[in-house]
Amino acid sequence: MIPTKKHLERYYSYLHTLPLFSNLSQEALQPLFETLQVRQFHKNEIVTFNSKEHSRLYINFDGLFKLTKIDERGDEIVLKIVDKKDLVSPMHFSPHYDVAADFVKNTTLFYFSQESIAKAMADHHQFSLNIVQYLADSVQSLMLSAEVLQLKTAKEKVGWYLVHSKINATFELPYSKSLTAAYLGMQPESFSRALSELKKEGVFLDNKKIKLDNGDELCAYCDPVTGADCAFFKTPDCLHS
Amino acid sequence: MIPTKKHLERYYSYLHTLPLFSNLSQEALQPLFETLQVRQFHKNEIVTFNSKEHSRLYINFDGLFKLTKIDERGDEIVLKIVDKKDLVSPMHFSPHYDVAADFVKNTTLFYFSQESIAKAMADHHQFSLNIVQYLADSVQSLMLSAEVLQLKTAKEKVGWYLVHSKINATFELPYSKSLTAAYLGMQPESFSRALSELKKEGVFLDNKKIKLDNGDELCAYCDPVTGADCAFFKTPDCLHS
DNA sequence: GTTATTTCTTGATTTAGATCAAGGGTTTAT
DNA sequence: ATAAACCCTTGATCTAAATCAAGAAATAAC
Repeated sequence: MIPTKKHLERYYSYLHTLPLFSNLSQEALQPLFETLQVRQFHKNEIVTFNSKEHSRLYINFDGLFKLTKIDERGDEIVLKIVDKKDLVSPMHFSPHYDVAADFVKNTTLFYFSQESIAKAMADHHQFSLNIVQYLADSVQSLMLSAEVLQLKTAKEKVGWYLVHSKINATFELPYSKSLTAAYLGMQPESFSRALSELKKEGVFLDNKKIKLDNGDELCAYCDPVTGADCAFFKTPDCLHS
Repeated sequence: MIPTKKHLERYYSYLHTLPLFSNLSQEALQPLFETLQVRQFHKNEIVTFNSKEHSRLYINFDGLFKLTKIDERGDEIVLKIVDKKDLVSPMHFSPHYDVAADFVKNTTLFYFSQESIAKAMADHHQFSLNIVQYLADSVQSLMLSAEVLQLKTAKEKVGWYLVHSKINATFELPYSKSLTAAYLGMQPESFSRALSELKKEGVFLDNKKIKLDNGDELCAYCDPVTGADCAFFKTPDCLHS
């Protein structure tokens, strides 16, 4: 799909707000932006991302999908939930690795070819640094997930996810319960039971809005990285201290 | 510890063999190498790697350790087993994230400060590319681990690990059974039971050496990335095809 | 506004792997 | 050579979460 000139203006200013392009001037980015491509995907569509056919860097402009792996039995793990402004870079996968992109909503992705990205990295050291930062964040987020998935009980996983969304966003569970459950490596039934356990502790969902009786009920489920963005962090009220 | 001149020569040629420094000339690397620092760690020592005090890039010159996270209950996950030539880069961690380095053997680590690395990246685009490659490999390896840990049964995990070491190395289980079990997120007892299941399928360990009755018994446990390095891959003998 | 479809909850049952416990091997230390 | 420490195995039991099953609630479709 070739975007119209009018759209392009809007797209460019949108791209400028992303961390991937931070500390780079409009002029520096122009040559890269001119290679921007756009593609739409439908809800429920499943696309295999591999480095052969998808040697690109994708940016989720609008919509929602999950990166998953499915085994022979049909069991699925959700590696990442890709929301607006999030990136996926199959160009960084090795030739034999692939993941499935499973579209939860109708989605519009921007993408740049590997060559465009490589050129921008060569031309602008800051862009290389931004790519490094993006990959480093991915590493850390995967390590945190591994920790949460392997060490925590069902209730702790849900509690953790709620602080996560409470702090990073707007006191709202951003996705459906079953998608969240899948991301946490558990069945929807277990998620539901964990929520009713948490209700006893004063935490409950009022139509996706997270409500707390007291205010600090979720602190016990927090992690230091998430907590660092929290107003309570390192005060006497915070259980981390 | 300040290395002697004689040692340095040996260290430099060792470093040159690492993928991190590939496609870079001796001269290009010299300024970076001159900032090399060396530190020894003892077996059973545990060090917290965080970006505050360890804003460095470590290279395992000799020895063995594991990167772990431990929770309040004392349960541990092994994020990575760091063998000779492997890298760890706490410099890429965010300020509130940390992992424990748990030394399995006496270990000698090389390291470069974040500033040295940053300077080398700025001076040599190829080095930035190598850093990107290292981080991309880390991402992929974490995604593969997530898949193995979440989707596979105990027997499948052990089978997978054996193909992994069979192909990448020398038909030998590289680490102790309990370390391997921990890496696979299971108890030593479960590892032991899984091995005896595999023995029924013609796979067994003869003092760490992997022995196969037929030769293809482990193919069922392989993954495409590992399989890509295998002689059977994509031949009629390979179950992936 | 009613029906249809999907999502969520609650209960009963099953199960894979953890835990507990004890004995056997193997390596390291003295 | 003997002891000590550690690692591994095997068996018995337990448990958290999965699975199975069936309504209830919420969303979407007509």
